[in-house]
Amino acid sequence: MPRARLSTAGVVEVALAVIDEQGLEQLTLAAVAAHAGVATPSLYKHVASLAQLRNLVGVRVMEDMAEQLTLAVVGRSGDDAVASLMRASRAYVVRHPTRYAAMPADPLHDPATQAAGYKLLQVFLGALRAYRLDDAATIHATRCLRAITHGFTSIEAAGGFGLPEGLDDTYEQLIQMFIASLPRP
Amino acid sequence: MPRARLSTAGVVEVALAVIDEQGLEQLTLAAVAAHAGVATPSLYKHVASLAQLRNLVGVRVMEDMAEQLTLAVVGRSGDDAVASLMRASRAYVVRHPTRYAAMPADPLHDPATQAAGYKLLQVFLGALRAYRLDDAATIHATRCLRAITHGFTSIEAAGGFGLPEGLDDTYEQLIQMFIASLPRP
DNA sequence: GCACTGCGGCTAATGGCATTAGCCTGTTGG
DNA sequence: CCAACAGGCTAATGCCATTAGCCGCAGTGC
Repeated sequence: MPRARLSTAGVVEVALAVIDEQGLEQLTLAAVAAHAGVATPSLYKHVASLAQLRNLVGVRVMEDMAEQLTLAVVGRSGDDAVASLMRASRAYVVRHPTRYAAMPADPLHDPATQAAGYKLLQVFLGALRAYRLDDAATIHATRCLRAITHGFTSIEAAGGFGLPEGLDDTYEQLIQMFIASLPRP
Repeated sequence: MPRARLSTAGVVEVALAVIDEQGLEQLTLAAVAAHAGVATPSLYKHVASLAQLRNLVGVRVMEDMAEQLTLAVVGRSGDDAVASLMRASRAYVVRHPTRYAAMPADPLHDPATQAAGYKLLQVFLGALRAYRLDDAATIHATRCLRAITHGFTSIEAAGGFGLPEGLDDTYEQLIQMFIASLPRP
């Protein structure tokens, strides 16, 4: 292989650095190129467009998150798994607030992000397995879990809660609220 | 007053039309100007910048939503008020998905959006009044209510739930889940 | 060792958008 | 009637994405 200072994966990596340092709205080909020490048009040798780079970043983040969340639920089941999944989700978002915002809102509707979206979905389904819910109940419970987790973490990451005091308690309350709504496993 | 085809409020109105028709990401001064039948720089006679227009639109939407939600809870209290507020919130987001996305994430941190943010907050606090929670519990409950409502509606508005089937049931489940977590009023 | 090929970088050019500067006109208060 | 100004316009700048086309170097086949 010829000397490649950059690759598609490398560009995505630099994009993540830009997002971490300057926020999602600053994810621009110009910024990525500057960060990589390269001229803007050179990036087109590795990515097709800014839109595609955004997709790649989104996939990368979803895979990252799926991996982290898997670690959090492995070896656990029932209430323990659910609580651990929810705490790990929040921890990820707190650690990488701007990356979380880079995830596509509807990954399942775009072939490019579908696979990563399902990976993430599987983790949620896995955490609920011990409750032995039927198909419909599983769908409802997964949606509730996603809604609660996404709702709290996205507001928190955006600084949408007025004061940061007691946020841990609030989240624990949400966790208990959700667990209480599930049948005993 | 001289003949004003446009005014600040008028520009905001046109901006809402653009958002409704083309989505939030298409809210551009060029698009607003075209929609208003005016040259782009002319808009600067009414708004200071695109950023300010976004703020004004956000305020307008928050006030709109606060009004709608107030109508939904007026004359109700306790579980009835909470359920009605949650249903009305979802109805608003379903009716105006792109407007909802135009709301600032942290209105309380910007003087320009603070007042409207508090208006909205008051509606949520009002719905919880009958439970006579102490200060800390009120904060937790309000946050939970916001998180659940925002989480579900934002995912739904973005098309983030794979299939639309049974979404009503899922949401009713969330409403019951939240109500069950509150003390009997 | 050497010409060949293609990867991966570059510069130049185009077009969209925000923003600023400065001009022009019709309305209006005096 | 006149002066002032609100409110519109054109021209110009600068940033960004994207495209076209050029160029050098690494490794391949000889």
